[in-house]
Amino acid sequence: MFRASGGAIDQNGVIMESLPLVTASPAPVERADAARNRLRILQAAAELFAERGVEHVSMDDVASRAGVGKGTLYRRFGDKAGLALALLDEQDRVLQEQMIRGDAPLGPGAPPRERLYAFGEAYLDFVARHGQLLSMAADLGGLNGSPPWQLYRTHLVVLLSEAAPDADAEMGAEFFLDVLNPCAYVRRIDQGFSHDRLVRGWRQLVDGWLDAALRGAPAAASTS
Amino acid sequence: MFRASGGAIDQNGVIMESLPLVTASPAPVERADAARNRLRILQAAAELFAERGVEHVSMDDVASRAGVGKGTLYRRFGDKAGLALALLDEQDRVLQEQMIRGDAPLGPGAPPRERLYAFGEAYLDFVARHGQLLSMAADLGGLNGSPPWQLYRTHLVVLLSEAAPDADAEMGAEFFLDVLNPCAYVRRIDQGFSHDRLVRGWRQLVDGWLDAALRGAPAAASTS
DNA sequence: CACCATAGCGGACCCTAGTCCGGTTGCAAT
DNA sequence: ATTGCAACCGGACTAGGGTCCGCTATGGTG
Repeated sequence: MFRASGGAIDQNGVIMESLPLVTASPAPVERADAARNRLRILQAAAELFAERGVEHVSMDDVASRAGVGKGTLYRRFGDKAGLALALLDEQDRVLQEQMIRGDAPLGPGAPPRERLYAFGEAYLDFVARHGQLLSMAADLGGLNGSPPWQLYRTHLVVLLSEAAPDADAEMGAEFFLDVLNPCAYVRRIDQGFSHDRLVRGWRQLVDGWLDAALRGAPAAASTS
Repeated sequence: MFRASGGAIDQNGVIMESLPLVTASPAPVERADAARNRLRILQAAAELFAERGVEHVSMDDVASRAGVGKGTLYRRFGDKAGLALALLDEQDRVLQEQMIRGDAPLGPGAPPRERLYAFGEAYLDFVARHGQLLSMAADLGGLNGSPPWQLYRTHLVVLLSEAAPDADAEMGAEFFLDVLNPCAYVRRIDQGFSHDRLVRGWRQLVDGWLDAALRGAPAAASTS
């Protein structure tokens, strides 16, 4: 289920190895006991979350099932959100890979508008599959600003800039990520919105924003 | 600073009196001691929040400053978010009043698009003034679904339906409220976005969504 | 192989949100 | 005024997230 990530490892075990990594720091090799414990923790957490649902698992539970002290847990993962994000790391990488090097329209090659559609759909699927974990991380304030989140944000900024060079792409990305927020997704599903309806909403949002940007932005941007 | 609300009182002291109120329940008059304590609590909370900032005030602090047990606090306000919302109650009513009966373009009389612009600006101003309280309430999960929030949501649904009868107004309202979320506002301000920039973003979002809805919706709606 | 510096460990501890329940107080009807 | 009852009060208690710091195991070094 979980494999030790092969490359360089940062605090939370996220990303890193995909970058050139020419850092000056002398490759902080992970000690053997640390690695063992990390695996045990991830395993324990995955089991417990699967058994009782994310809501009903405390950090103490995870620590004791992993046979590890609480301090260890927090040393390796920072906080509960960090643990959740670490559990999603693999899946996150898959999505990132598809975005960056995968096939069009999610990957490069398609026009920006198509890639935006595809990104939203892929992300909403991702949220649909991992809603519990993601919305817990978001609730705890650990999602926004996390490395994967920053990558998604950058991706959106790039696509929006391509599609509408004169628009405020950063703000567009912010708004779009608000709308894709896992908590909001879960809330809406509970409220009776269908996944498809949310996807349609996303496409319409993208369409609207892009058209408004293409039409209105040149004038607005020149005045700012 | 705080006045006792004159009319009927619901659990959190929110809204109510603006409705016709033909309820069958025999007007649950508030007991004198209860009213006294409620005022003392609100006063104490307002003082403490002003002194140290919302983040650094615990419910125990509020209770002890108010000279009241913790149980009383929770009985009257439900939870910390409820307390925050109660503190904003007056301000909330003002905004609601302006939306419903105030001058155009925020109030009735202006075309829906203008009212949407105005609503966003008014709400963002509101958030700018009460960001701490609001984002705490939002963090705690007590904002979405609260009576004021529902009213704002309904307002948006109505305006969106008027402006684009065939579009998915409910979803639009959901998305728009995500974007106006106080936590997001505060985060962006901290990140260097100016208030004006956010307002411009809002207008562009509204423009885009409405145009996309007017253009694309009739076809899309007939197929759904 | 013996030693040492240090990353890593673990569980006692703190803080705060939220619950519970026995005692108290206000209100209305007699 | 008295009494019954319900709402109300308050503070002890629980639970869970997160911190701290003395101890230990690890892996490099002489």
